[in-house]
Amino acid sequence: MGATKTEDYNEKTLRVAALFQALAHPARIAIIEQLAKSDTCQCGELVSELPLAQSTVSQHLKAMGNAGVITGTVEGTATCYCIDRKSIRQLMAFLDKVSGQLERQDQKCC
Amino acid sequence: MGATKTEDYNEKTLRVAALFQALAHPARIAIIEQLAKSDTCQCGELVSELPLAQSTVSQHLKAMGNAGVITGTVEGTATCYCIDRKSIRQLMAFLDKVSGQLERQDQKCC
DNA sequence: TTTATTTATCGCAATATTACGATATTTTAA
DNA sequence: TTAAAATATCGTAATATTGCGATAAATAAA
Repeated sequence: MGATKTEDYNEKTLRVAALFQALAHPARIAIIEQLAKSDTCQCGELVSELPLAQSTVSQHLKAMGNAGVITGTVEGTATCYCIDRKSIRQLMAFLDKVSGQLERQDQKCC
Repeated sequence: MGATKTEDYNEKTLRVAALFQALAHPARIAIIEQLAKSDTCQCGELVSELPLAQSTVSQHLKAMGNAGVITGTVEGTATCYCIDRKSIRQLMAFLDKVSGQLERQDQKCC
């Protein structure tokens, strides 16, 4: 088949999976690192930092925006992108919960 | 083309992306939630919790294992899976770093 | 208004992912 | 040894993702 089954998972699970998916590519990690590093929002500079064509970068940015990982603001002829902090918090909350549960487990195996 | 370019990213970026990719599916999030919730390692129970065929679940587990997100131990005729805590820590470290950098930014936009 | 600059979108090709059923493999139990 | 139970692997089909060049769209500058 090839299409992910989505109808049998709860909202939160789907949301977390979508966030992970939006970051599941080295170019997107590199984009996040750039956006986090620089004090001002990055626009065209992102393209020059990546080994990809402009259209490909634009595509990645769109996917990340759709998932709510970044936000884009048109600034004249440029578009400025920033990280959406809420999405980072949501991912951290998920991992924190998992981590806490793991600490409370008494190691029966592994 | 379709194949991700990997040769132009540094090791850490590739590693983080691979970890995110290993979790970029609702079934895998559900698997992690199960493994975190239960005190003992889960084996066949995982299949019954998911709306997928046994072979499909096995495939997901293999992918997660290859990325180092879980570890599997053969236990007689069953296989027991646990979360690899190191991978969770690595993801948290990445997000923590991003989060810290964001807090230190003076909001020029967004 | 025309031109340059920047980003987005379209169309396409190549590859990867997702999913399933069938079957192989492994270990335990009879 | 044979049968069962549990997982893994294989083969295959459908869909998604990745990437590029070409081109459209939008704004700024001349």
